[in-house]
This record gives sequence, C-alpha cells and structure tokens, in this order.
Amino acid sequence: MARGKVQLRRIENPVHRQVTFCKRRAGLLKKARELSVLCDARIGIIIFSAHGKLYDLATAGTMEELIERYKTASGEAALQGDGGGGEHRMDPKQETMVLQQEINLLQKGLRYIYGNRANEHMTIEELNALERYLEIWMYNIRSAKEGMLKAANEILQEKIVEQSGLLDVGVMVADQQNGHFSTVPLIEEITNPLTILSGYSNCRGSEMGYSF
Amino acid sequence: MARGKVQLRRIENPVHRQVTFCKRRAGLLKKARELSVLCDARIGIIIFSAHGKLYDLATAGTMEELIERYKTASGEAALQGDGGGGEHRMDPKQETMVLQQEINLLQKGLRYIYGNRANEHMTIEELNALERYLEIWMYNIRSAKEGMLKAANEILQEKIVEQSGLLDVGVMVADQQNGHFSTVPLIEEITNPLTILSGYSNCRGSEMGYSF
DNA sequence: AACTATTCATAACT
DNA sequence: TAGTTATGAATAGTT
Repeated sequence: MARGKVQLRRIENPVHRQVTFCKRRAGLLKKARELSVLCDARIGIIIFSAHGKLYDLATAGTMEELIERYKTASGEAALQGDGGGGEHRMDPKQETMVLQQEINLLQKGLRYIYGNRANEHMTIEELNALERYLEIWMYNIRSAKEGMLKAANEILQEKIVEQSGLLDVGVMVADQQNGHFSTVPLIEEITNPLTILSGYSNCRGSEMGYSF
Repeated sequence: MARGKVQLRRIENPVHRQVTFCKRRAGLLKKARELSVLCDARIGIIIFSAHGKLYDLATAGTMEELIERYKTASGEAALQGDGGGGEHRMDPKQETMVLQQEINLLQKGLRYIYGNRANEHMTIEELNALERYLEIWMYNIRSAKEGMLKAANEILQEKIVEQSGLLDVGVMVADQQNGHFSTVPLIEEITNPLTILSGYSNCRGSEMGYSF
C-alpha cells in the first residue's frame, strides 16, 4: 500500500510478516471500532496469529454475548453457503438474545450505580449503550402513559357525559404536559386493562424529536 | 477520510449511516482477508448492524471452528452467569432487595416494550415507577460519563500543560449536547483541555435533590 | 452506483 | 523496537 503495490499473498520474510501483522492488525481493529461507533454496529473480531496467539475485539458487551447471538442468528438461515457472509433478519430467538443482552447490561448498570463502582467497571461504550437504551425506554414509557391518558380521558368522558362535565379532563391534560399525571385516583377509576400502542420502535429519542 | 475529516461519533443521518455502514463493512472485511493472506492468520468477524442483521467472515474453515478455538484460547476462566440474580458484594440486604425489585420491574418493562403488550400488562403506577428509575439512571449515567470525561481532561491537561490550550472546547460542547461523545479514539485525538458542562435539562431529579 | 478530492493506512526505510 | 515518509487505499461528499 505504500512504496510499492501490495502483493496479495503470504509475506515470506518472517520479520516483514510479523511487522505487517502487528500494523495491519492494529489497523483492522481501529477500523472495526470506527465502524461500530459511526454506524451503531456490534462487532466481534477473533484473530489467531500464525503462531496461534489470540487477539480479539468486542465492541459491545462481551465476545461471548456476540457469539451467542451469532449462533442464534446464523442457526436459522444457515443456508447462505458462501462461508463469507450473509444477512439475516430479526426473529424471536434473536430478539430474545438482544433482550437478554439488554437485561445483562441493565443489571450491570444497576450494580454500577447502586453498588460500589470500584467493583463494577463499565466502559464508556457500555455507558453510552445504556444511555441509548434508556432514551428508547423513556420514549416508549412516555408514549405508553400518553396512550393511557388518552384512553382514560375517553372513558371518563363517556362516564360523565351526562353529568357535570369535562372539568377533570383539563386537569389531566395539564398534567400530561408536565410529564406526569396523577395515578392512584386514575387507576382506581380505570377497571379495564389498557392496551397501549405507541409503536414498537428502534428509534432513539433524539431521532423522534423527543428531548429528554 | 475524504472531503472532510471524519467525526468519530455516530452518524445521525440514517441514509449516510447506512451508506457508510455498507462501504466500511466491505472495507473492513477486505482488510481482514488481506491480513489473513499476507500474515497467515485466521480471522473471524461478526458484525451486527444496528437493525440486527448479521454479517460475518471466517477466513479459514468455519466460524464455528474459530469460535471453538477462541473459547479454548481465551481460557476457561470465563465464569459467567448472573442472569436474574442480585449476587452482590455489598452487604446491606435491603439494598439487594431494592435492586431485585428494580430488576424485576426493568425486565417486565423490557418484555412490555419489546414483547407482546397483550401478554404483559403494566399498570400506570409501574410505568411511573419505571420512568422515575430511568430518570435517575439517566442522571447517573451522564454523571458517570461526565466524570470519565473530566478525568480524561485532567490527564490531557497534565500532558499538555505547557502547550497551546483551549481551542477545541466547542467540539466537546457539541458532543455533550448530543448526549454522546466518542470514546477511546476521542481521548487519543483530542489534545486540548476540555470543559465540562454541568447540569442537565428536561429531567426531574427532585427525589435525589438534583437539579437538572 | 460511480466519481473524485481528501484523508488514512502502511511498506519500506531509518 | 520505534519513528518517518512516500505512496497506495479507503472513503465522504457528491453526482
């Protein structure tokens, strides 16, 4: 790649080969980290040198998690046959894996926050991932509450349509703007399960115009 | 790398992110193949896109073989397994109880958000509690990140105390407004002291005495 | 998908 | 083993 075009075959000189291995290995891992950050991907790399030494990288969580997820994801549509790549879709098993990964991260986060930070180390990457989860959660939960509020108001509206009027609805709306609305009285009045639909989303809050 | 230096953080524009993901993924796999050939190495790469699609590469044999070899080489000291437990070095049992409660709620929340909402009912009280947890978490995580940034800045400050100074503060401010800052590469690339922002907006932390 | 202007990675050299 | 440099590669923005 410099001072002479590279020949795509094994470097015979052991010294050159070793030097190139170190340099290119570093370059490869750097590229992987960049790709992971830039494009929000999770990447695991396993490198065995010619002499059998292991070098690895896992940009999110642990290599074990990635391997587990890989097995799940590849096990389904393992009929690609090119041995060098393929694409797969999310399926229930894989989603379960993602879920478990998130739970692990959340538990780790809990220990980190409430426990001794000296005993629980989180990388900045894990913290960023956790923060992203939280943003998504926050959005979903607020959407769910909003939906509940809407449903509750409709029910209340029905119940009191022939009675005194719409006074309490205004209160509820005002509370909604605050991000909260009073719960216990509301819960006592709502007797049916509220199924909320806010749209399952992979989006993060910032992309949805939601500012936390 | 071309027509403008790359910013080492997540590409917000989804189209750009997708295009970059494709290009860089191809580049990464090419680099891996080259390294494998040139230096006689065995390389496995697992990539999960942000949307969960799997892309992989195994330069020798199968990925399964590489994984097996990885597990052997990485040592059997891998003792995992804290799935659902509050195994905790911290003594206060009460804290463990609280922790377990939170985990249960969080798991329920995950199932609720990602799973079938018809199978998982959450009361509005639970949603509110979850929201409060998330707010507290968000605060703690951002505090942790801030602390890391601060520590990194102090180290950087020491290293360059006799050098130029305060030029690139704007960059980090922008990053913080975005809620993210890039991680390892950042520390390597930022050569100026960085100013930390304190205080967060749009969050309620009244229970903790935080004003953000 | 194809095309550059640039930046980046690195082979050879020191 | 580490640092420098000339050069080839990768790729961000654009068409």
